[in-house]
Amino acid sequence: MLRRIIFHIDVNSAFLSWTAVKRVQEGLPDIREVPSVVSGDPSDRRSIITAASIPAKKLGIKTAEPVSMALRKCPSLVIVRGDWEWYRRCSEGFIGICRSYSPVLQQFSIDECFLDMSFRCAGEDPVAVATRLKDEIHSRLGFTVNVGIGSNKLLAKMASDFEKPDKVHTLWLDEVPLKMWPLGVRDLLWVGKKTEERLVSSGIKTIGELAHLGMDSLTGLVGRKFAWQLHENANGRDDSPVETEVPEAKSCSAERTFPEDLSDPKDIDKALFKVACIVAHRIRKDGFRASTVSMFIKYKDFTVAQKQCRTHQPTDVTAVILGEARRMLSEVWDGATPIRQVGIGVSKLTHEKTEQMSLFEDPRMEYYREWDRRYDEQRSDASETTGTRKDANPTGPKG
DNA sequence: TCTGGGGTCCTAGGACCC
DNA sequence: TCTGGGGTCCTAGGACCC
Repeated sequence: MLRRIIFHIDVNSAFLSWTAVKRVQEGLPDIREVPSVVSGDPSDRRSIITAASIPAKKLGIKTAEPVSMALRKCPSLVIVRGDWEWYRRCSEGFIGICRSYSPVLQQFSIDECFLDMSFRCAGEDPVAVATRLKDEIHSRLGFTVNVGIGSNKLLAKMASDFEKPDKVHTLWLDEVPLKMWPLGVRDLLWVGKKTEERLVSSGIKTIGELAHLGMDSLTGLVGRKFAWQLHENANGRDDSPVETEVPEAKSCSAERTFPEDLSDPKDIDKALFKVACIVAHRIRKDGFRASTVSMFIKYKDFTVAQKQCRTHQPTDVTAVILGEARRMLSEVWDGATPIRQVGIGVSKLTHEKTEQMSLFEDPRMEYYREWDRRYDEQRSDASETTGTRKDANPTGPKG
């Protein structure tokens, strides 16, 4: 019986490190050594921090906080824009090196992966192998990673989150009481803000306390299914395999947040049109058709109104998706309340090619399909270096 | 201080069928 | 005439991840 050995490799402040590597290559100062962040458009008052350097984090600057807020904490903060095409290339290089250590690799996001090292590490010290992997990535690609080692994915992932950067940590099952139980519940995977609030208000502050909580009490707090998972994970148990297959996308969406809240229906419709084009283009590119369309708007106070509907048949036609979205918008919006964000999503995706040509099909459909063909041509001409929103998504299909 | 963009999974309630 | 219970599909909403 092979001892199960899983690595979790996590790029330290990925987008910031990757930007730094590029700038160093161009002879610019290393932004990893000063308070710096990667963000969206810095002139947009609504953009947020995508990644922060360690000196920035020491000043209290956190990922996902507004740039304006970070600037108040550090007026001399260096702000750089993301370069998604470059990130994609860095990710490929990083994944490639990891794969050379074991073919049983699961890419978890653009900057994280799991490796099943049970076979590769048999008879060898896992820490030595992990250190070699980490150093090889650093010397060949110029950025650092953390490697977490454990007997399952959960423990490996928890371990890679220990002290950073450029470190290897183990978290074997027998180390759980010492290394994991003293941590706050929020540090456990799947415990977010809401679950933390619920647990802490019941006196459960640490992962150890969670591990020893009776299932009945936990079920009362978070529901049966989630309670079971939390209980297992708090005790260091996780039997999920390292999935080498890239799962098919189940949904696709695009949204746009306005620099200022908008209330003119013409402006809203313009944005709706743009996001419909993006979503429809993406599913066509991947050969999908969608049977469900959803539309959502977000108001100033962040409340969301959304609607979804089934289409008559699976579709990838922009005009059909837009038509459904427009109809649903008119059902949820009064046409006057200012809107912060609009978005469109599609789901129930299939690769079905056989589209039934209804006798009653809208005669304009052929025109719409031609329009889409031209749109797709243009998008592919525009080359991916401009960075589509898909590239901006670290967890999107195919990373 | 004022909050992006893109995903996954789960739950609850209603409609409908047998 | 009045009644049960189970299964499935759909929509809405919430929580989590990076």
